[in-house]
Amino acid sequence: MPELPEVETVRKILSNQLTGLIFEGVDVYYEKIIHEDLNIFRSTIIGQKIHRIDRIGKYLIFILDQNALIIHLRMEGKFYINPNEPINKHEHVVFHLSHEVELRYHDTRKFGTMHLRSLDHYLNTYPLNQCGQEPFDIDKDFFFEKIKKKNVAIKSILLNQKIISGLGNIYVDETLFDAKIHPNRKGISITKYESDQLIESAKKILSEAVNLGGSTIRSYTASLGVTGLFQLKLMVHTKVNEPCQICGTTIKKIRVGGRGTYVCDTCQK
DNA sequence: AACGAAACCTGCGCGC
DNA sequence: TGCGCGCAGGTTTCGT
Repeated sequence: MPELPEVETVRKILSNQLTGLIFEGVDVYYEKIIHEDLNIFRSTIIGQKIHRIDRIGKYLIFILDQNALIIHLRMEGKFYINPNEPINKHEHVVFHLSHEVELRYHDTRKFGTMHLRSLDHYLNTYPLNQCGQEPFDIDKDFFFEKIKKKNVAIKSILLNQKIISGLGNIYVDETLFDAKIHPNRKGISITKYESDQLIESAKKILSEAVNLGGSTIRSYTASLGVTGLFQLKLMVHTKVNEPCQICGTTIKKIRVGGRGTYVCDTCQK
């Protein structure tokens, strides 16, 4: 999926285009995206206005009159507004909004999710109650207390959204490179200094990526004009067999926790 | 309790 | 050309 910077880019565009509009209809072509009873989902959102669109971690949150519509794009979820094309087989949910606006949810791999919660409870119920703090907000002592007990690769810990939210496979590689820490190091072996450095690096990498509109790699292209520029700044991710820009060592691709991982063995200890 | 692997899906690129 | 395999900005569920 898009990671925090891509979701934030999508959020800004949706917020500009959709704030104030009212849901008038919903067509669902693949029901498993909607984690609610379909009839209740439809009847609940119809008639409600979009007051605001928020983001927590990698979740988009449409704030309506009475409810929060909570959306996760997972690997390949995208939105299109008023496309000039007939519906295609990867478009699974179509929202009809006031002022003739059509919002289409496109998801090749069908992994995305939508939940509907009341405004009273949405932060305290699944899925948002599973979401850890973002690097910008997390308490460094709390983070260190969490990781120092874990006999798991630090990369896997950073990808665990219950512990810290927002990082995905691209930005975690970049964060670990920036912090000069090898992705295979166990949480147990990370010092407090290194733990603090990881948070600082994550904040730096994510905020720079947000400012550049995220990255556009592989399939995540051209939805809502999302063509981020951060891929130009990548130091290790996708750079297999290229020289490290800091030390010249050839960047390797390894596997950590089942995920493709790019690393400079000289810079990252 | 904690950790690794499989599962959920589809499409693309690569090697034979 | 065609087929099989591995892989993909993610997370949950299933075994051990």
